[in-house]
Amino acid sequence: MTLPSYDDSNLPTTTMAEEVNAVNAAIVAAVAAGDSTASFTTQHHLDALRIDSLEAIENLVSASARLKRAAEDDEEAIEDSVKLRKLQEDLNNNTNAAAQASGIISNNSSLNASAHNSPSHTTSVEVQIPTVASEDTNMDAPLVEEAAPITAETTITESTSVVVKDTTTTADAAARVSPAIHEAITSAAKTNHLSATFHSSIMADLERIHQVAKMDPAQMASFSTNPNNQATLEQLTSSALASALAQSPLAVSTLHSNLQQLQHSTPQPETTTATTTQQQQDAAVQGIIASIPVTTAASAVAAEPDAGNDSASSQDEDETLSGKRTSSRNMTNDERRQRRLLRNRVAAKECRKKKKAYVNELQDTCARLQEENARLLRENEELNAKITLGAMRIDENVRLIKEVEELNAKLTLGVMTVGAAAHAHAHVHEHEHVQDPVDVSVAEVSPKEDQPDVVVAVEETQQPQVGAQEVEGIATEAV
DNA sequence: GCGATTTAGCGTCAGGTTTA
DNA sequence: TAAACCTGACGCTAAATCGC
Repeated sequence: MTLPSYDDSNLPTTTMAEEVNAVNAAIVAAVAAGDSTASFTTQHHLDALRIDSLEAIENLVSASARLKRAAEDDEEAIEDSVKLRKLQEDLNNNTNAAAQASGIISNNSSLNASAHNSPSHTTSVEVQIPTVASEDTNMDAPLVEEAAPITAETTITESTSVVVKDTTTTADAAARVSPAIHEAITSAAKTNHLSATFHSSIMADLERIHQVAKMDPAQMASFSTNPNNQATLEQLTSSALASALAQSPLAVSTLHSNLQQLQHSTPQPETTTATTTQQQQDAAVQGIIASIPVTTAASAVAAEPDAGNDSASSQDEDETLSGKRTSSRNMTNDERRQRRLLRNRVAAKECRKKKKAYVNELQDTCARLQEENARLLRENEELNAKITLGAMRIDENVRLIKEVEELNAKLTLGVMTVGAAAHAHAHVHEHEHVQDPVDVSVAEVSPKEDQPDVVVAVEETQQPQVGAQEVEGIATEAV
């Protein structure tokens, strides 16, 4: 049986888009074949989207930066930014589909699929998905490695949407990736129309997860129990999914899977054993806070107001930071003072942060204006040069017109003089009975023949220097 | 290498402004 | 109107830089 397959191990220069398209085509071909088992092996770009290590994060940052540069070069990115934001919101409602599609594309691994025709014009594909069995919280260790395969049911409909049912987790977890979302983001990825705004949100999420990855296991545990941080991870999931979809519609499954593993690798507060784990984590957080100076500890609490909220002291701090005015009525003066100092520390930090951003903005504005000023100065110099050249041409034209008028005046005077001399000469010859009736010199300077030629020559050639010399010579000879 | 200087960040105070 | 907020000013500390 000839199987549709894809293997880019020998194509190091294949781009991500080409790789995605090739894998897409291979999967479609596998589905169309009906009963084939296709092999997909990717070696290059798709793996860059796995967030399972610091290196992978850096790769994703690099890829995102490339998209940012491409977006900055295209004004249409603004429209795509709005569209992608909406799609990002829609993705929040479809993340289960991507989550359950984990492992469809995995680096250095083969994907074996057996497809079957379905009476309802759908094709079911059994997929062996490599997954993560380890609960190790070491962020540097690969998450997808040496894992026991799990079985999932994948249904690919005629509209190319993917429905995945992970039989190892929840049977009702099947969800559908909207074809419109898939198509729109894929289209945006093909044209590299990702805006700087969208890029910024991705970068912010990546920075957060980067910080999480840098934490040690104890801090990681406390971090994951913070509701705010849980929300952060959710936001990361949505935007990172959008980013991944924009770059590689198929690799998003692996990305989301790894992100889930990142969350699941830490104790989950909503499980039955979460109470004990929560207490241990709170103790760890309190230990961390207690190990640092008082002022710094207060600052740390201010930075993460929800950390360690089981203790009474932290409740007070929470109230202190939450702006509850009624809580200060029962306080002593010293407590009020401590509360005020704490709040002022936080306010001062925010103020400095705001001021720094303002200064940076001013610097950017200054640099931009300087550049624009230099450009305008250059443009001004060019325009002044053009104006000067134009003025010079006007002066030259005036001078030429004046010179032509003078020449015409001289010529008129010369013709009149020659005419009078010829008339006198003819009169003398008539009285002295001269044999030759025609004087050659007079005939050569006849005004009927020479005057029009000279004037026309001056006017047509627009060469006043040459014309003036000719006219002056002729006039002199005539005189 | 070492002391002097610069820079960045922080905590605190004070005073004006905003809010409930 | 008290509490909260915002921000300039001051002093302190640690790290970076510079000059010898």
